[in-house]
Amino acid sequence: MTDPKTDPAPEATAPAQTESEIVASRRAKLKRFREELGFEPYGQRVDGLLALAEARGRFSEDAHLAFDAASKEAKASGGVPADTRAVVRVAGRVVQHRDMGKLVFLFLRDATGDLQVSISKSAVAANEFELAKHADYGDILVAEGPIGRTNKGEVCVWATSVSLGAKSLAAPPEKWHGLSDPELRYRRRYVDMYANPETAKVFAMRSRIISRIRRFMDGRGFLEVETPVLQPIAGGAAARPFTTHHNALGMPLFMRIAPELYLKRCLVGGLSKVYEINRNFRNEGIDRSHNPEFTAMEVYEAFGDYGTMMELTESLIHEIAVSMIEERRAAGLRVEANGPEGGPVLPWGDLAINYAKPFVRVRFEELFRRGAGCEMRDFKAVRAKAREIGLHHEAKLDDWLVVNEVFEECAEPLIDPCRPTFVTDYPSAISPLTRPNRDDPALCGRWDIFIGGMEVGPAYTELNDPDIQLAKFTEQLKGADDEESTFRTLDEDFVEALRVGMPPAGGLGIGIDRLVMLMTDSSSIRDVILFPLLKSMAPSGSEADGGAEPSEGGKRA
RNA sequence: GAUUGCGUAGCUCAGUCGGUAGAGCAGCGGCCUUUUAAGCCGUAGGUCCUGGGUUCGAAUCCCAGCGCAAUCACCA
Repeated sequence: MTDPKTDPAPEATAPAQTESEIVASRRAKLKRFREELGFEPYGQRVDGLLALAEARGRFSEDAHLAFDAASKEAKASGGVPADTRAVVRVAGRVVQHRDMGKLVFLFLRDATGDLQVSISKSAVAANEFELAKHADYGDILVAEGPIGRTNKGEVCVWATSVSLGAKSLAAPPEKWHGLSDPELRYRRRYVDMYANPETAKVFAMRSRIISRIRRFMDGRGFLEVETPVLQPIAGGAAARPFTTHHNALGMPLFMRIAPELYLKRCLVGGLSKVYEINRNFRNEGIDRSHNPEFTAMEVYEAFGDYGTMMELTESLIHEIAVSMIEERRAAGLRVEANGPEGGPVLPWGDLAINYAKPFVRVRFEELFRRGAGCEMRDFKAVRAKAREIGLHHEAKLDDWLVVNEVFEECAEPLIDPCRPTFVTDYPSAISPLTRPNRDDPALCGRWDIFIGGMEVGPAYTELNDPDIQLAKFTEQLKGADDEESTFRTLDEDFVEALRVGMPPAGGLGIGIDRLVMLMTDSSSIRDVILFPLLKSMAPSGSEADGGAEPSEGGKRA
């Protein structure tokens, strides 16, 4: 359906039966702007532009009133009024257009906001007035003039010149409701971003959150590094990878599911404090908190442990949350600066999440006891509980996997979604990359942080014993089913790196998209990812059964 | 992958019991020098998601498919 618009139509303005009449009339207008009015519809560099919010900031009540008075006097005496109003040059997309005859009001919009431009026939050249009169919703205009006010009090640029930055050929969205169909908003994000200013605000906030994270990490002496996205072995997490292929090398490759094993190699090499803000790719289902590609931050600190990472995470998230007080006020989102215990309260959907320090800490074992009503090491009781809650495949699972399932079912719901919570000291058996505790090897140095019912990230006291690591990898591979074994391979080079010697370390992973969801009150991960993955639209003319699938796929039963 | 809901003009949405396809905005042609979703007069615009079926007759009922959303499953 968008095909006609994306086609690079030749300037011949072909009949284009499929093109809507709105597009056709805009094309005709483009021709007129160019040929009759002398404007180049795809314009030129413009220097000295002010952002619309900045231009609005130049408005002076005193200058406006003085000019107003001087104008009246000048009208009486026939002189020229003194004008001390600031002159601004601005550009933006037309989002409102009101033609009053010899006076045109229009609103321009940029990422900083909207600003009215008023164009009087008497104040601009004839071709410029025609341009303003016939400008379409979506066109990008440049205007210059003193900044003042209208009789109704609207701050505006009283244009002395108008020109065209770009002609929009596409049919615009509804000017009052904007784009509200979620599918259209995701597929045509470039429209969503200008039609719904909240969307652009969320992504501006996302950008600043990530900047702040970098500043925080850099300030603590961490080095940002970049490790491979294309990996011969996809390791570091339990997830299905995307597969790809290098032609010249004739080599199968995987898109990374985690940077972990490479970042640890950095520790081996002597970079003692590293982080990477990384895109990961996981070939799994899609829902409100999962996109096939997502952004995480992984952090490793030599001679730290999971406690080091807990302090870092708590400080980081608290600092970001505090910075959101102003951000959210500016964006018109709900926020409470001083909630209970002094923490900023950032509502997320129905939840009022309080980021006061310290965050809640609870041991896995304790939470398990409260949720399941039995000791997690009493496997008979745990299995009984598993059957009670309807875990049918319980008999096929190892003891600790049953513990994990019962925990997720019975204990995780006890976590207060309105308080960031560290669940600490997970069982070793379900944490293959984590060092078992000295005094209690059944447990290990791992925590997960939960906020708003979402798992935002784990941290570990990293395993650096090559022999134990090799044993754990090997055991994990034994459990792999047919499908898994096609992509799960033992990363021998990583084990070799551990043999060279990796310092003890704390490691951390934080889901950046989820953090941004919480900070910006977004209910879906798709609202914080600019261009989320959607299924391709079927080509409009194609037959439903087709049959001509790509040769490898298409076994559809 | 499963279940449920939705899909009508460029956009936002009505459409009753199965009986000629509707509105607002946007568009086009007019009028208007202070508008705030401007207003007034006139006008044009449809693969009712796609394909089958039932019926004298389908946007409406049935089946299949496609897309989106929510919930669940897998994962972070």
